[in-house]
Amino acid sequence: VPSSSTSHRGSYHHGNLTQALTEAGVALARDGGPEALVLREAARKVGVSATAAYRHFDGHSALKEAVKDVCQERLRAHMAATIAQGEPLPDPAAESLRKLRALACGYVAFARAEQGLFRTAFCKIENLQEPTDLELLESPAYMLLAQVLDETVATGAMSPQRRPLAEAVAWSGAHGLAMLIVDGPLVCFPEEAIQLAIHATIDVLIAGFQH
Amino acid sequence: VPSSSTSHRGSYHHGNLTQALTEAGVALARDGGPEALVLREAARKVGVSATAAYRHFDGHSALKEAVKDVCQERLRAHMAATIAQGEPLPDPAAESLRKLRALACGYVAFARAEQGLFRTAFCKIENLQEPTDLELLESPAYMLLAQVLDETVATGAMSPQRRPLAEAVAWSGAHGLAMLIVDGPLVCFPEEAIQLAIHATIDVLIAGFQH
DNA sequence: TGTACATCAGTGAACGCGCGTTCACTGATGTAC
DNA sequence: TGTACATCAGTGAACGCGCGTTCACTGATGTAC
Repeated sequence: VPSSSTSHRGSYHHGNLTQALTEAGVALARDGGPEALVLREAARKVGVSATAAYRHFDGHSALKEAVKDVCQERLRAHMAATIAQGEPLPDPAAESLRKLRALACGYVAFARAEQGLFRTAFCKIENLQEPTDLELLESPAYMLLAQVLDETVATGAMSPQRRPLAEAVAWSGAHGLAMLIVDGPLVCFPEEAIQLAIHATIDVLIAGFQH
Repeated sequence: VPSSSTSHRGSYHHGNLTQALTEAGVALARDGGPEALVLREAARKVGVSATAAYRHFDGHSALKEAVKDVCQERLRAHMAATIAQGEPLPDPAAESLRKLRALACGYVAFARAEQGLFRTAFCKIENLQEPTDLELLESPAYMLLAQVLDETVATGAMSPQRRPLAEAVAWSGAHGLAMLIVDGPLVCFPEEAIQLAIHATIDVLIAGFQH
């Protein structure tokens, strides 16, 4: 019966059940994806009755939403880390392309390393009203991408005429690649072919952005 | 209690229950995706006991597999139709690019029009051994794509150095686009932005293939 | 051509499972006086 | 500083649901002689 909470250990009141349940849910999603995110199981993991979860979440959907948020943030963090861990290049144009490349690699690498979390980050949540507007595009991951794309234009590494909707273009390439490798027909590719496919895709995208 | 079978109507023996159940399963997948593909419900639709399905399928997974195959074929057919319905161009290079473009458009259009079937075409099937080898790449859809890509190289519309793994590159772009639009963060985009995103993605891919 | 019988293709009841959720409840906490 | 009491945060039993699957069965079909 693990608990990462620092207070109220073993007492009747848990202390921070909201976070504990979310973390347990993330653990479930990690191996097993969104289908494995089961409210009762999360409660079991925390060592609490299933009913207790209803004090903190408005049912299963709400828990799923919280877990999904964590997964999205993890993805964003992994992309940012991939950018940060590379060696910056002196030439600004080359540097902006290095970042873009790192972004895509980080995206795909996260999907491969944490396929459960990745799939959860994009899972459907029932009974959720669509945000109708483009507010979703203010998500951190999207803004990170937009910022790097702006940089490629500013440094001349990307043709300005390609800039509109370039977020969707780049995202599509990385997302499709990740899905096909993780979940789709490319799963049976040998590792080296997968590596080649990843870099071929990124190369074509960048070449396309430049013309 | 509909049945598209032409023989044995109303009799104790159905005549072609295998196909009838598959069709019912496709109908379920069509609205509702793979999660909605329920063996008992398919049997109900056909007007037969759930047990009867076990005479024709080795359990739920086998039915799912059959339905998935149909979905993949529908997708391929839609892509082929999209190629065929366009006006052929006199210039061979332009014509090969037109086909490639049509292929991508058809892919995304199918995903949007038949999101349930599309998702089912790529769904996971449990208890299924991986085909280990690249046999899956002999699927009709893949061969159609490969053939068009060969044509773009032969006509000079695509740089030969881009040819290796170009299937994966093109497929990734189209697949990611489809997923993001149908299931992902782009669902809330207005229609016109979606159209722009589709064409921007295809344009970038083709521009990338040429350099 | 007729009949016995193996085989095929269905039936319907039942099982166990695990889920999300609700209910009436009780133990712990903290605040007013 | 002590105590009454409202409120908060848990419990555990139960519900209904629909699923995939199994069982013993029966009605229909077709083939051998």
